[in-house]
Order: sequence, then structure tokens, then C-alpha cells
Amino acid sequence: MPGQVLPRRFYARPTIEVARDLLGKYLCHGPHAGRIVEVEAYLPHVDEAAHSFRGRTARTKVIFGPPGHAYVYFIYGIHCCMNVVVEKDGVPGCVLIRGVDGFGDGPGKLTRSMGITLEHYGADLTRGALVIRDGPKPPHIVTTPRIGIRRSVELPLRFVLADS
DNA sequence: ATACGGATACGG
DNA sequence: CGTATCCGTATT
Repeated sequence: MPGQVLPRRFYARPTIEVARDLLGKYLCHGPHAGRIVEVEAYLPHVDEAAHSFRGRTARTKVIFGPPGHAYVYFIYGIHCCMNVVVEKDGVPGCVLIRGVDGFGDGPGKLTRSMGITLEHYGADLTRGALVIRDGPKPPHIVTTPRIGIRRSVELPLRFVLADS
């Protein structure tokens, strides 16, 4: 079912566009592969909930780099969350992967069940063990506010497949 | 509604 | 340095 690995130009576009287009694609790590069913967009410059909002730091520097790489961070002392770096080089946009078919819902659950860790920080998603592959275009997308944030709560930047 | 747990950002 | 906060999950 998964098709070709998505090229870098897929990621070098506006954050919301890439976030919506990631639904229905396949997140693949070694033998693991599942359809992406839930994502959240974190916008450049204007989004107070984005880690990049406070500027470039040791943790967030990958978000400011070229698109098509993984931004993985450790949170709440337990979980790793995986984001996809988007926008052109120098523009800090990213997309949080919150749900993958067959690997559970919730960003911490899916990274654990797919074996994604901090070692994947900065990994190139266009080649190697951790990649995203093309998939059939999904029929319908539901838009909602994002989960678990305290700032910019009102922005409708969470996208979910209707049939999941 | 709350315990859990560690990294991070920021103030002093 | 200390300390409030954080894109979560499992359990009451």
C-alpha cells in the first residue's frame, strides 16, 4: 500500500498545506508502517504554542533548518513526540504526528510503539530507516483546535481523517 | 482530577 | 543556580 518516499519538495511548502497533505501518507520505520490519521500544525512566527516561537535554541534548531527532517523532543519525563520539519530552509514550521493507524492514538504512544526515539532527532525523512511514503488521497478531513496546549488554543490547526 | 517524570527556558 | 512550564498517558 505505501508508495514512493515523499521528495523534499513535498515538505518545502506552507505548514498547513503540508499538515493536511500528510494525512493518508505512511509513516515507516524499519518494518513498521502505518497510515497517518491525525496531525497538528505549528506555524512559523505567529504561533505561541510552537516551540520555535521563542527562537532558535539547541532543541529547536532543526525546525529552522531544511524541510523533510524529524524534530523529536522529550516531554513530561516520559514521552517522545515526533514532528516533521516543513517550510523552506530558515522558516520554522513543523507538523506534529499525533496518530498512526495500528500504532495507537497520541503522539507519545505511536513513537513508543514504532520505536522512534531522540536518536531520530534531525533524521532525514527522504532516505534511511525513518521515512514517509505516499498513499491514496483520503476522502475527508476534520479540522479542530489543538490538544494539550495553553497558548494559541483557539487556532484550528488539528487535522484528523474522518474515517478514523 | 491527578500522579508521574525529566528536559528546557528563563529569571536572578 | 532555582523553578515554572511543557505539543502526554494511565489511573482514580
